[in-house]
Amino acid sequence: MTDQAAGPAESADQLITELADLVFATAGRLRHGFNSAAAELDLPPAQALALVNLRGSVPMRDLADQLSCDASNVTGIVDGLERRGLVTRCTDPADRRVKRLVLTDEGQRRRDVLAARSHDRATELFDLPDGDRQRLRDLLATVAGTGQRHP
Amino acid sequence: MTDQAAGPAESADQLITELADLVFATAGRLRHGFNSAAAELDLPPAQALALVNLRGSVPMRDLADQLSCDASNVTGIVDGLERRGLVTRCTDPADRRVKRLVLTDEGQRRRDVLAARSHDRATELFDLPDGDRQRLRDLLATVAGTGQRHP
DNA sequence: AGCAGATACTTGAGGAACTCAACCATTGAA
DNA sequence: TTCAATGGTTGAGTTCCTCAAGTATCTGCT
Repeated sequence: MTDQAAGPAESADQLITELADLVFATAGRLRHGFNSAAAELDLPPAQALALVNLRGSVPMRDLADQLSCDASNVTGIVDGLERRGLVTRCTDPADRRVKRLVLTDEGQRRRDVLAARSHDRATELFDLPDGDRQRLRDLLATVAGTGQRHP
Repeated sequence: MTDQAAGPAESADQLITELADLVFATAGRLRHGFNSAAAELDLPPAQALALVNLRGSVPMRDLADQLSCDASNVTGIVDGLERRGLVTRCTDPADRRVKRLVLTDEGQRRRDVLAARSHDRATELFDLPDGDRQRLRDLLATVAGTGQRHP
């Protein structure tokens, strides 16, 4: 047998590294799926990621927070999206400092396709019995600190 | 329908997106831990990642495979590690095309510290009862395709 | 009112990481 | 020997990102 498969005789340390590796591997697959879906739509990864985070009208600052990156970075990414005609900047009349991002029709369409395709790939990936999926969700939720299961 | 918080009445589709988000969030935390551990050792993320993948003497090609990236990319990363005196290139006498990467003493030391610190942060993150940790491992293992659990 | 300080965004410089195409050296086999 | 395949490097080019500085606008305080 391969020495990492089914042995209950593993240290807690080893279990931790295994967990970390698995999370990275899973995230890697997910990202790969997302990126190739993005590539099919001729979108660089970061622009695609920004696109799926847009709904309604979003101030650039908020987008920067969601992507947890510098504001000036968002400027560049949005420049790209605007160049492609997927989004427009509208200055908020209530506070003329902020620019609200609004999807164009094409942007809307592209976002939906992107979301659908990457969702499909994710569905393939999480091919588990339904109970296991919820179980996995619950475990990850506590790890991610996004809140307990039973409120 | 904009609401997505805590209802147990969620569609399978929603469960999938939730899973994807959670995996990304968890991986993000892990990476953040790793990156800041790397920064403390004055290492850029990619170089740090390469470093922890080195043990004994590894051909550059193998490293490229482990990192699943282009060979020329590895050249640049190893250039950085060599500049810092953490690794040396040795031409393999058996096949003079291949260069084997060998850690220097300092490289060894730095790698161990890095591994230890990022492991610590991972341990903090995966703060679960022991049974849950194994359960999580098993679920992720099937998802990551690293082998079925019940043969 | 008016000024000080915060906030939203942009610009520019700079760097890290990555890919691709072209290239050299070496190997292994027809 | 000759030729295709392999390991590695180089150089061009892109994307993504950060930091420092600058502009415009808003808010709080006096």
